[in-house]
Amino acid sequence: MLPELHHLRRLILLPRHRPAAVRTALSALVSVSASSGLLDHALAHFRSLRSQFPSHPPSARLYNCLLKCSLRAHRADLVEVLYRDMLLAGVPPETYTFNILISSLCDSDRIEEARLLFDNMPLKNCQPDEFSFGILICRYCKAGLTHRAVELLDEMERLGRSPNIVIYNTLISSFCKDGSIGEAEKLVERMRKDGLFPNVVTFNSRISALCKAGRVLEAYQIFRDMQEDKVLGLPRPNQITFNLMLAGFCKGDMLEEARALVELMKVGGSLASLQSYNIWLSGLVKCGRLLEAQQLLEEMVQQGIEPNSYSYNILIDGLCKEGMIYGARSVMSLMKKYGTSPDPVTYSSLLHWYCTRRNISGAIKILHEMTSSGCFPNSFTCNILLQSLWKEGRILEAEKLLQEMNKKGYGLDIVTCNIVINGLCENGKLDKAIEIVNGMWQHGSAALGELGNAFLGLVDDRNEKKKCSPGLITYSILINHLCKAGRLDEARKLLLEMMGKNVAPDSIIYDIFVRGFCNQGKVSSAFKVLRDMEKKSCRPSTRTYNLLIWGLGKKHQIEEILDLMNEMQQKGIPKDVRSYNNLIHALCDREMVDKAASILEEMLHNSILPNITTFSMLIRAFCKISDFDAAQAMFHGALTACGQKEVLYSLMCNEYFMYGKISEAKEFLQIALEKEFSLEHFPYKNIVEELCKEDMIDDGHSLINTMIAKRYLFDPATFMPVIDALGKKGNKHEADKLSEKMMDMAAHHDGSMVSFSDCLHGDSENKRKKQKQEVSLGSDWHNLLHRDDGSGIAMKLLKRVQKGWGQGSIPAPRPQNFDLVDEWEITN
DNA sequence: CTAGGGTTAG
Repeated sequence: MLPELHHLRRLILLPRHRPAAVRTALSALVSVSASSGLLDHALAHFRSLRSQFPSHPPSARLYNCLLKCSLRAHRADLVEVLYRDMLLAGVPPETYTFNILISSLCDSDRIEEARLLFDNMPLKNCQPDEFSFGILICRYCKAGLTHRAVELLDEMERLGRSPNIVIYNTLISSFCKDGSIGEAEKLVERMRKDGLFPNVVTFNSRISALCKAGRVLEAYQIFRDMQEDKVLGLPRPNQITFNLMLAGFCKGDMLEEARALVELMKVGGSLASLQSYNIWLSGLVKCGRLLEAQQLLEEMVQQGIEPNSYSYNILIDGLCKEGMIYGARSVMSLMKKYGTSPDPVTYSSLLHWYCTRRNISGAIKILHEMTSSGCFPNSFTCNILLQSLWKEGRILEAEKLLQEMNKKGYGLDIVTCNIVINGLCENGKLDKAIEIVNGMWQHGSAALGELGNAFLGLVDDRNEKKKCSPGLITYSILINHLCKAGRLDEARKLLLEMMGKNVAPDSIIYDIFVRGFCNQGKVSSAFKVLRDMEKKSCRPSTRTYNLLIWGLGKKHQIEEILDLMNEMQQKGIPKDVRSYNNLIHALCDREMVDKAASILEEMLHNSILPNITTFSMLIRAFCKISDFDAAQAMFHGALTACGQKEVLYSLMCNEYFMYGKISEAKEFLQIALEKEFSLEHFPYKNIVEELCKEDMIDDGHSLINTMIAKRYLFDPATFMPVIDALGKKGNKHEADKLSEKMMDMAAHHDGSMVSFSDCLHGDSENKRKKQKQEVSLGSDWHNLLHRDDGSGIAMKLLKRVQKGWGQGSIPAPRPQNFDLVDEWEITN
């Protein structure tokens, strides 16, 4: 009934009541409303109080209550007004009052003013207390000014005041958060000397830091020690400890450990909070268990734990990332049905799906949907759009969006800067990008103003926190593009520069150099980078080694590749499908096809499933040496392992066509037509032409008829050889009929290879298909599950198929470019 | 009454 309470004011103010009673009643209304967060009501009552009883100042307690409420509502303006009123009314502020003021100033990024206030607190009634110190130390930490927080701690000790455990924990967790585990440990020592014992919060900070650094097993060790309470009297793990450990296992892809922990939590009754469920939900999603995640969501509802927007968003984002937009949509409907409104996170996830697919109209639709449901783009949303616009080369619109973001006061943070810098690099403005990054050290995001927009007004030196400085990703972008442009010396200079600025390189940045050197054929330099990584204790990854294998392959150094792969084995660096693909590529390049095929066996032995690239290379290699039986066997193996993929059929079709095997090529084309694949990558035109040349006009003719019957829209030139041949044979009637169809086709043909039905039937057929998918989440999820189930079976079948491969090879060169190197997009 | 540890999107 609280919101209704304010109607009482009129009754209270009736003249027949005693003034003292009215004052008491009004004060009560103010305090009740304020502590319930009803700021507007509280203020209205407060105004009545002040105007009715101007000579009776309210208590400091009442002011405090209002101040706290204003602070909660992030109304720094009100905080200031109320404080002035307090002074005006002659009410002396208390320490608590100052503490609220300090918090409020920090909230509006006025940390220096907060410090000033702290330093000038009247020593009489309100000396700074442990909260004053604690609040300021906390805010310094949050602003990234840890050194100033520590200075304040030192000052406390100088003043002979002993810091409490919360203050120590604040600092310890802050050090843990930026990875300074050593500093954190020093503080634990210091707090022990002060007679304070680390409590569960201290331990949680440590576990959190270890998990974040990928040292999950060490974290688990501590967790286990905490569970055995007899030992050193360590604090017992609480719900947060369990959550941290669970998140750690999930982050480290230790799904089974996570699952065991969840069971433990269930038994012990710790799997009770929404947050715990959300962590487990995101863990399942991260490990690709989307079906299980869906089941968990249902379980939550059954257990009476209402999923919140986090829960739904975790699932929706996961589905989008897996490409399952219909599944995501369906969860969004579920979300609405259960009374949770989609928020900017929900829409941003969907938007991202459309943007990565370069589906601009879809993206715009989402934006409309978003705004019409009262949700507005935030800086995440804008960054997604910004990146998309740069990718599309719509630079002017990107700049406009940037201006708009600036106007709306969205923080142009380091992510925004990185998007713009990457955009510039990809649009041939590498030097401009370098210039901007240099400027960023001075002006932060305002350096983007050098794009031509007047952003220099953004310079704000008061906030050390807000100034965004170039980081690891920023340098990775520049170095990557410098290497791609062959400017390795400059790249190396930038590496030194970043290390000088205390930005530590990671293995990805070293990989960029490895790739750069390999690209230039300087494999020995690339190896120097590898050894340098080892020296700098920056563990080379599978990717690093894959790049080196690729580099060696380019130089036909097969022996060296084999040595390197042995080294991987010894150093415990797992080989993946790309490692083997690079080796197979090198072998095929050296015309060692049988050896290449035998690598397949080794892969299977090591439980590494070959992918389409693996099979494609081998198929091409076998075709090249005219071992078409082996190529066929490979093809069937590929279908088993990878599924009925269009690329596999088009590859066979193209290969057979290239080697003059027209009727085989035709058969593959026919299968493609039956399966209603896109014909985009099939040489259908050449096949028809060739069939006519070889006096198989009927075959060509029937192919065309099938294509028409299946409502394909294809290159009208395909008709010509058939029409010509029919004409020559005197079949004028058929020739005319085809000419007519050709004209019809030409009228619709725009160079793209879409199915005819898409055009003629206004998408209705497609829509029906899509709706079918949309009805059940099931179909998408089923596919995903099927993929998991499928791989094992595929492996077994493959093992059967592979027998009989690899015999006989005739050397032949193989000029083909495959995408053998890992993608080089710099992403987080 | 006010400061510390855990979940979602770029």
